[in-house]
Amino acid sequence: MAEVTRKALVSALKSTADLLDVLGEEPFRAQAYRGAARSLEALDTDVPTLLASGFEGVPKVGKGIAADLIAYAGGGSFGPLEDAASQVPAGVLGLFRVRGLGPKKIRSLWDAGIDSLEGLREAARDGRVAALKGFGAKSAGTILEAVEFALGAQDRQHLSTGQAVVEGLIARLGGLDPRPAGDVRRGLETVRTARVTVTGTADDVRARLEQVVEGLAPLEGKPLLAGRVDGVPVEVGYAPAEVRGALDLMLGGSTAYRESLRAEAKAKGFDLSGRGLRRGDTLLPTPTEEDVTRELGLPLRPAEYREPEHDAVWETLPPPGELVAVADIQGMLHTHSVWSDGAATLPEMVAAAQALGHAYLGTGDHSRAASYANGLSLERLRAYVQEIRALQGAGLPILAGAEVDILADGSLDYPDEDLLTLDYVVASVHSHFTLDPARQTERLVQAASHPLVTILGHPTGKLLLRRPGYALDLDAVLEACAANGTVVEINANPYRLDLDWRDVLRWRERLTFAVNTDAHVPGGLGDTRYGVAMARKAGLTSAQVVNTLSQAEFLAFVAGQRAGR
DNA sequence: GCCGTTTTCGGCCCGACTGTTTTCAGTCG
Repeated sequence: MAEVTRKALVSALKSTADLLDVLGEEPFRAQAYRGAARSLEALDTDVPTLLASGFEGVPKVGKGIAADLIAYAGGGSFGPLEDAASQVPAGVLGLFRVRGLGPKKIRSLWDAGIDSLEGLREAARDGRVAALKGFGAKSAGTILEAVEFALGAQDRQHLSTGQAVVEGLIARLGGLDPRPAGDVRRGLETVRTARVTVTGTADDVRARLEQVVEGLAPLEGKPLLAGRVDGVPVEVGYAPAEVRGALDLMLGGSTAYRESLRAEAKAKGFDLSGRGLRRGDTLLPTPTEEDVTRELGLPLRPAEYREPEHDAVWETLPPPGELVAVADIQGMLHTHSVWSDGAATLPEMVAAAQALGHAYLGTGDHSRAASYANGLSLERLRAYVQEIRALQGAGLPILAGAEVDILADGSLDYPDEDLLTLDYVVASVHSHFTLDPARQTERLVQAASHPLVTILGHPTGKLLLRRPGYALDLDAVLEACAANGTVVEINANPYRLDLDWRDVLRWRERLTFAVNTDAHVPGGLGDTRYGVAMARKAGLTSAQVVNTLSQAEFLAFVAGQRAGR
């Protein structure tokens, strides 16, 4: 909002690095900005504290970058970015969102006059890309696919971004009973517009938000004010208390759900809109959503269940009060520490987990094949387990797990005798994303069927708004999990949220799940909420989520799982 | 631009894969 976010700082640094890379004259300076961005991203300190300390002690942020960041946070622009951007057409930066394109390729495209996503799509279609030096028919094809993906993603945000904007608005709408609406309220994994509803008038909203929402203006014919915060579209709906229910309902569903409700209302002789529920000229009092559906003679669908995928099943799913909640989560079973690519020590991660109310912390540092992530050699694995045993001896609630790479042939990155020194094993794919689908499926089926694999980590490898998952027969993999009692991860990192809740919904009766944050910093443990939101959309109760068990119960679960194989 | 130091300048992560090459450049995790 008014204060600059850490995300904005990181994004300015990254964009600077990208542009300097495209310009190609100062590769190490580009690397310096990228390093500063990563360092800032991995940090847990809040922005005001960082600014107050002048970024003292932040790795890779030296005097120069610190001074530029402070000027930026003070309301100015980020100097280095402005300089670089003045030398490059505005659309070129967007090309970095295309998978498979790096600075050199982007430079070639720019030199050929291709300087926007739309322009690249056209050039990939009409053969101009394939004809460029260094490109060919095959790369033109993959570029076209990746460009379509990037264009589809460009007007959506991660749930975490939408949530932050909504919370910022709510903090400023005090006295108007503000509530989350839209995609954020329903916990959709990506968000188009950050929506909030209030009890009040347009003037009430304007008075509170004029300073923080860019271009705040009424939306034609609707009880809404719209604008942007940090580039994210926002809408604030307002209504008098008597019709707040209709407003909440209209702003709280997917488009399809809203339209189906309006159609059903119309068929019964009502007119339903964000301005209220009418029968003829009479406005019916509907302070709550329940009041609206009661008048219409319809059941009220919980917000979690308002997507088209729920249409056929929602009435068979548990009511919201019975769904798994953040408070039910007892421990994470996939976290990272300084032993691999995490930022905090094991005791620091345990302390952070306890501060969040978790009963224990399950570790999950990378295995040796993940060399880019400082994965543990066999020797370091032994030292790692030794430290965890020592911490347990000192009374810390910690479990020894590892995130073990699934190699190209489906085998695991450690021999069985080493896996047996751990309390549990998370198996994940971090390489060979482009095997043909049959081999990829076989690879994951084999890993999911391994007698020592407890949990299959981020099963599809997708990154929301960045890349689709690897091509495979997901149902065959989940079938193998079901057959072997292998737990399936719902990765709670807001950039992943993998397994997709739609697949969890389809498989909810046959599988056990783990909501894991995959946290690389203490603050990452807070992502639990996003994973829980996905589990709730899939209708899961705590009985279906293995990390609602206590530490002892979970160990017993692992023993039972292994005995049953 | 940052860092570390044989203190004021030289080096900056790397192995594997892919597509376009014909021996390698570019990208990714």
